[in-house]
Amino acid sequence: MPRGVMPILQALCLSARALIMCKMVRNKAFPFTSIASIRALPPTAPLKSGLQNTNLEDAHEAFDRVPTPGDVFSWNKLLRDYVRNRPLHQARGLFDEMPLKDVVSWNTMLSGYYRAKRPEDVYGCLGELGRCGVLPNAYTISMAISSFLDTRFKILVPQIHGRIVCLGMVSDVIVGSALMKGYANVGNPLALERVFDDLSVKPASSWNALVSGYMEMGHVEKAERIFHLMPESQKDVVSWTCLLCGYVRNKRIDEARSVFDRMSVRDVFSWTAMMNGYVRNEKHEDALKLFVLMIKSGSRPNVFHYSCVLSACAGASSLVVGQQVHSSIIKCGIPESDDVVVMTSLVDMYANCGEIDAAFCIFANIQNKNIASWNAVMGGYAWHGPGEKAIEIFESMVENGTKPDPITFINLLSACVHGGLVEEGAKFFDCMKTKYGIQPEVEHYACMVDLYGKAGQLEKAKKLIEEMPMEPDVVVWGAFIGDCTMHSNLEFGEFAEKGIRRLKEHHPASYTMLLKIHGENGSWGRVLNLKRLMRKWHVRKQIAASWLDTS
DNA sequence: TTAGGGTTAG
Repeated sequence: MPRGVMPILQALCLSARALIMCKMVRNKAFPFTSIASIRALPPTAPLKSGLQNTNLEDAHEAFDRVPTPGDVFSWNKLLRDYVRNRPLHQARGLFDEMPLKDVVSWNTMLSGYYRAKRPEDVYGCLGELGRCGVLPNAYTISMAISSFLDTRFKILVPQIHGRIVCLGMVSDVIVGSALMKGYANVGNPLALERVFDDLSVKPASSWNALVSGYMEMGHVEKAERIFHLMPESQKDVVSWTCLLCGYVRNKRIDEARSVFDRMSVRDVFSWTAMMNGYVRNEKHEDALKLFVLMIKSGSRPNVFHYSCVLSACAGASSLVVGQQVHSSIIKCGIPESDDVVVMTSLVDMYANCGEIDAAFCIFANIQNKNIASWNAVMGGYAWHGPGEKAIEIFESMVENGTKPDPITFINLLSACVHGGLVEEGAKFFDCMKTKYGIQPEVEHYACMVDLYGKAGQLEKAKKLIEEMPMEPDVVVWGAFIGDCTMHSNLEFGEFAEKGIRRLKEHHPASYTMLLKIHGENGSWGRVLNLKRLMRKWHVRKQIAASWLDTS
């Protein structure tokens, strides 16, 4: 831990109440301390389907004045309140029953699907809108493109662009920014610049979208040139933060810090972006130092800062600082029980620091658990055991009505690996496809290879590698060679060696294990050959390290 | 009345 961080945090954070709360967590003095108690809780999300609670009478009860059938303005306001405050199927029920709809009504419904991250429904809604003869406006286009980013619908970006041309909206600033994001997302720099050129007015937001777009595509130097071309009078704190985030995204953390230091004005966004940059680049101590600097500068931390700094504590396995931050959260009166992200960060921090019981206590007290919260505690049990408990948590999650995602299965399979639960792991690997429709990614295959390999079923692990629908990566081969080494199996080790040599990434651990397996079998010629290759590829054996303090 | 250039968790 860097000098200076601890005393400042202590001075800032410690209070009797906060310490008592921390002790309560560690001593499991919270009301829910068992999986059974979690099971007794009502589901976090309503599981009702259909529109049984949604009709106009219900809507009328909730508001003083019933809109007249022709008052579309009031109907839209009612719909907005439904979208923001009620389950989405109820909003949809109201939308379907509205006597009159205009483009704002459609956009409000679309915004609900957009916020709920339901691109399929946005897509469906767009089709309906078109069939009803409603002309989309800039907000419609903006929400449609934003919903499709990072999804399989992003291939529609050029088609939406075509529609924008036909609608005569190419010079619209809102449309242009959305379209630039879309083209950056599909990796088309020529189209990105074309959209920018088509804008009749170029406010700071458009310049920023261009800089961010190039950064997203990894064209850092081009983004820098555009930033310098941007009129100085238009550059604001957002522009600088865009540049900073771009460097972070491209793992150029020193340049990000240089931008941060040159900023004449910093706001909560820029502080968070810089802290997050350090966390993403595994410079956890720097993130903690920056957190302290921010507090010294007079800024009050918010939930974004706390979740960031907790990630830093988790990454550095700094339990004591994590507890100090937890105390600070309690002392500062952040409504942590309402903030699922901060609560989940706390779960992750305690789990990463080995305090799995404390992690479970925090988890159990999250009122609005989401998939990330479940995954955080499941991941804790996956690493710290017992593996069976991770499976119990999974079963509770499913009973609770929360749908698993790919990360859930990485945690579950990891739990099976560490617990030696081969049959259970194979069952989960199968049901993630058949029951939950989640296609296994390379990380899932790596877990399965390790599961079979650790259990000595190297033939099965080899077969799985051969059947993978994608190229095995360094993690898959690393797991396999590790298991071959564990079982001193030269035959499968040679199979792994061929795979490792084909990789573009030469990880030192893989080579260390290859050396070990050949050394154990007395193949000294192979050992020398490997050492020559390591020199050629500048692969150096990793320096051994330990968390144990032997001083 | 719709969203909106930049920030958080697994």
